[in-house]
Amino acid sequence: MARAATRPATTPEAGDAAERMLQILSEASRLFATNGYDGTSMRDIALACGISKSLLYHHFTDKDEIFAKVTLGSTRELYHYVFDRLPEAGPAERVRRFMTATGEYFQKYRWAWIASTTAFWNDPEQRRQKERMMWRDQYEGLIRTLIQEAIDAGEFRPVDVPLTGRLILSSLNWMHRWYRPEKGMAPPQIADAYCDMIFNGLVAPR
Amino acid sequence: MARAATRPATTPEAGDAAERMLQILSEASRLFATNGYDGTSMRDIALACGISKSLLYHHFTDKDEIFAKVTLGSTRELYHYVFDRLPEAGPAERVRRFMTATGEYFQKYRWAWIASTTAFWNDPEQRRQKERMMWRDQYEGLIRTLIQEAIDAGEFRPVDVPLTGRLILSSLNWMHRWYRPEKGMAPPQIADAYCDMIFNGLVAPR
DNA sequence: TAGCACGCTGACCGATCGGTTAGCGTCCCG
DNA sequence: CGGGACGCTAACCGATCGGTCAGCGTGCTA
Repeated sequence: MARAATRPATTPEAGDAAERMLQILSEASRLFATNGYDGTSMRDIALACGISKSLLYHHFTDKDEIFAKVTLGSTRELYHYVFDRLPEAGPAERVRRFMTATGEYFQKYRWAWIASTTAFWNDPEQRRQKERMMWRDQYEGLIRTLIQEAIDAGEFRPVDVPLTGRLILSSLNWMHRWYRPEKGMAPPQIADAYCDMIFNGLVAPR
Repeated sequence: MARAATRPATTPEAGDAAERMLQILSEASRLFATNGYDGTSMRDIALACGISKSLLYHHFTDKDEIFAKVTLGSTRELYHYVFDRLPEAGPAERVRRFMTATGEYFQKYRWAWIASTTAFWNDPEQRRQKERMMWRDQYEGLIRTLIQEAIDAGEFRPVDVPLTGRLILSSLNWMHRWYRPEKGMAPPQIADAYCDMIFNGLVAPR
């Protein structure tokens, strides 16, 4: 009956409970990213944490809440991570930083990032996903704003803004399907290389 | 006991059985694409086809075989579809056709395409996925070859070939996450617009 | 017309799923 | 030192999963 949310913040054990929740979210995000939502059972999460299945229900109401916490958290934080790092510079340079910062976030919080980007977009339980979609739209709106500003400043050609934003996000969002951390370039460098190609094009100058 | 694979091709009923299999594969690919592998039960597939669950096992050994047939089929056919449509033209023009032809295939066989691209890449049952991965590699090898030829011909700048291939494939592979057939541009036109941006770049000429 | 092949079904199986419940042990505090 | 709060668990629940099996009905064939 005693829910974790009602625990008094003054007790010294509050820190333990908070760490437990972080551990659960960490292991869960890794499992969700590796095996998918349906492919990850509550037993799997409990086993990975070294605790009983019942304890999961003392910290979260159900499986859906764990998943929502993972995906909403990473989506919201991605937006803030990127937004906070945009430099005071020309629009095109800000677009580049948008991409490299996203690569950094991917590098740091890879499992949660994969779990949220592979989450089914037409989820039946959309009420829980609404807030996540809001931050996703914020994130996409940000890159569109940056592109529009680059066009207005004369740094970009007058391209199709939504489609250009999708091209940039596609390159970043698809990365988890082929990127392996043990070899090759690091995600921020990959994002930077993508940026070079998209900015300057493939066609050789005449 | 009588397996579909052993049915004599001479009987008139063979046509019915083959159509049944196609119907099953069609409905299954739609369900897999919509709800994922684990989110689609054999009961769901049977219900969508208007048949009993048992009948599925007369045409396929198990659920995995249905999924393998869907994903392997679409991956193999994507390669051939694109390869067969490459024009006798300059390398850059062939890259463009690679992209638009992929858009055409996506438009035609959307469900099977989504089912196979959202299939988990680190599937535990990799023996079944091996042949699919082979065609996937063929497909990716094809775009790399075209890019390399464009560089050798002086049409492209000396870019990083694998990374350029990944940029192009990312733009196409991510399309199913935001594309809605009832509105906006058609997939081949989207692919063509992507091609323009990637070829010429975003940066305005000085 | 007798028989058989085959498309097809309903009932059933053990396993595993998400989630519940009763209660144990321990540590803090009055 | 007594009591209650809390972290935590084992056992259990109904539902649903993938897969099996015995057998029905029909239509072709000998």
